[in-house]
Amino acid sequence: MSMKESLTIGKLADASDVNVETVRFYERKGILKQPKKQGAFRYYPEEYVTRIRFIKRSQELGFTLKEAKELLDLKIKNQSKCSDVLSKTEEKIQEINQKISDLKKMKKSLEGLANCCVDKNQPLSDCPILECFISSKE
Amino acid sequence: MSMKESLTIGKLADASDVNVETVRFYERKGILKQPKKQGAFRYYPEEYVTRIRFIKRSQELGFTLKEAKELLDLKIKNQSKCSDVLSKTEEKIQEINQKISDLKKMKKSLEGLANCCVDKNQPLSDCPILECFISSKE
DNA sequence: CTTGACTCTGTACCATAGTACGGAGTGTAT
DNA sequence: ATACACTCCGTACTATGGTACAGAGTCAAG
Repeated sequence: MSMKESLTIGKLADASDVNVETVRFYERKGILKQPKKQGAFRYYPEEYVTRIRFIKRSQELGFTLKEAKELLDLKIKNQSKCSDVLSKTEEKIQEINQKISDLKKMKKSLEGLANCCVDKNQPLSDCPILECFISSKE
Repeated sequence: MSMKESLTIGKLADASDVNVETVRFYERKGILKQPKKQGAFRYYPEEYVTRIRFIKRSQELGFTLKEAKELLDLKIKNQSKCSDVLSKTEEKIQEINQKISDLKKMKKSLEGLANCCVDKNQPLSDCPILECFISSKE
């Protein structure tokens, strides 16, 4: 069978840089929906590679699997009403803004720390990394 | 005893918005160092509140506990040689830059999605959230 | 038409990051 | 000086996000 654009689970896993078991795990958890089977095996459209990479990177950015799924669903459930999607989208944008803002604060602190180091073997007691989230509580 | 600036574990946990058990867990794992005990109880300087909040927020930004500790240590081990700290710091700055960049791509995709929604009940098939990390692989 | 690599389902196991709890000891407010 | 909330330590349990089999079935290349 194997028409072009169709990957077995092993090929998909390789291309997505995850374990085969991870793909099956995501299916069991409903994070990825199981594709139509041709015969006994799963065959995946190429698009699934992008989905899985998206999920992995979302996790690295501090979203849980559940949240990654929500983000994915914003795109995938494209038959759903726009208005249903809109508030979720804007909520996620706010989360992302806060993450970006906090990462920038963290970065600034680290740059301060690095600057302390540029000149001397001086002690670092004045570098304020700990203070970076003090005012970022919502 | 309880001089000002000294918190019991319960007060610390409340102020840091975590569970008492979490504080003890962090100590067992070496994420936080156990403070001097006055008698049988731990007494913490106020500063620990900031530390714990820093750890929690770092996790939400996609760092593991171990990485959060590394970030904390950059500040806390201020008697260590600057040069030891510098390369670690710059490595972390690079990680943060990549996170910020990917979050911005994600945000842009979501904004595209939101814009699709502004006008109509139209289908969302053209919003490119999935594509946002395609070129961000290192 | 067989052989070997791959896939199937199911279950068990793992690491990380906590959370809960029992039973004993401590601190302090009245 | 005693009650009672809080703390101690140790151990066991939980949730999340996977990983690792075992044993059977399947696909397709030669």
